[in-house]
Amino acid sequence: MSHTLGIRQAQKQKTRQALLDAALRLLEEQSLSSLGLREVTRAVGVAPTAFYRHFRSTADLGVALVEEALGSLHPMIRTTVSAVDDHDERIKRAVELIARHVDAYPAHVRFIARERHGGVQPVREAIREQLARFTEEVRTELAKDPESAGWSDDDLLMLAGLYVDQMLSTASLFLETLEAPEEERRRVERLATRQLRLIGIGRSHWRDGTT
Amino acid sequence: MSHTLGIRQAQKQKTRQALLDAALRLLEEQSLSSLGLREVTRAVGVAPTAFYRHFRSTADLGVALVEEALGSLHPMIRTTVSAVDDHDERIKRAVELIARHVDAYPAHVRFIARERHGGVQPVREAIREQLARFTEEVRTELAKDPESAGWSDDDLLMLAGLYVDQMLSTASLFLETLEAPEEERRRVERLATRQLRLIGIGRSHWRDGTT
DNA sequence: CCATGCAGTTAACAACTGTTCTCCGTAAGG
DNA sequence: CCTTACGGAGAACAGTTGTTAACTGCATGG
Repeated sequence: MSHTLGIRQAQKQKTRQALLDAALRLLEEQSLSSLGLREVTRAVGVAPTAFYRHFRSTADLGVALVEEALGSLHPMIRTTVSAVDDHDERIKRAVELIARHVDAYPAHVRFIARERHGGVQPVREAIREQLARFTEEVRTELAKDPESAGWSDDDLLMLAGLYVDQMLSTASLFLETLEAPEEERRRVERLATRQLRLIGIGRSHWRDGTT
Repeated sequence: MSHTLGIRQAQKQKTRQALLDAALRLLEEQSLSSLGLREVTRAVGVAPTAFYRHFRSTADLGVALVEEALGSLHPMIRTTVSAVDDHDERIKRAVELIARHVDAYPAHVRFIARERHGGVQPVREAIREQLARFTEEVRTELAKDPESAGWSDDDLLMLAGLYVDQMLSTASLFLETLEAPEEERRRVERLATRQLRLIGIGRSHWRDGTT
């Protein structure tokens, strides 16, 4: 349907992306609520007023960044949580996947971790929404597992929330090891693996007390 | 040893505390990295230059706020994690304790959640340090429990980290229910309780596979 | 009682911010 | 081909920021 999209709109999206990229880089050392619009345009090499052609405010830009950081991540979740059925293998792959994602998009991960509880309400909301989607998707995937027999929807959501929180916590830890020795990374990898394993054990004995 | 501390230093600590209080209030709607020194002094009703008599910068003030928010919390941790030996009772008390703390000091909790991954490095460091202390204290307390027989120090630290993360996550959820209907608070209470219970179950079966 | 030290004030600085209005060049669409 | 629409530039605005300097009043310690 979309035919090559004229040179006009192409250039527009190009500068829009440049603004997003520059903002993301600047946000590695500050929070969104202190990011100035002039600061961003200066980094791109464009007039301050050009900013308004793309975003109403820096908060608006932040919401767009949330979409960029988390929007394309949903397919990966599904395939990972329900990959193989050997427990330890699944955990190992999940941890490796997180590690690789942090390696590939450190600025995005940092942005999400920072602004999840940050000072800009619309951005917090956008992140909360995306994470709620993740949690819902994880629950759906967990429900398919035969191990979830006898689980209430509520309990599955509880477990899914635990997994999503753990995912974020692990990503944040990997972020701190980016400029640290390889040994530190290994340590975090082992820590995250064992925490996931413990949660998995709790999961498999959850219904033990019930008839 | 400290004899009533002269009227001079008393007044100084009074304005210092006023600066901290004003900053904490302003930080409910923004991040530390966007908090201006003039903004704080204006809120207190004092000249901008007076700020320098107490803090070198707003980052410095932030570190002081971390101390205020977390410094006095350590004794509470110890007594809670090792209170009664009925599992469900212990969990119930822990969740209630968190809820009450969020009720009593919402701004402090918000500040910690926000700046833990925030844009000001010295503050992140200070929070990380305090949380590491918490984790260490929880581990020490867990080690006393007979249920920890056969656990390595490393595994105990892993479990303690899980508990501390869960504590923060729960506090953050309670924060969002502050202006929400009572029903929401109940929901979070139940969620946190079941998540802690699942972790507890995982804990009690952790050593099952080992000889 | 008097000299010192220090919390807080006042004034001024250059630099920066978000936003508005006016303008320009040019791709797009008839 | 010619008009329109639009991405971007430029200049100017009032207001804000952090930081410096020189000051004032008063509690403090000898």
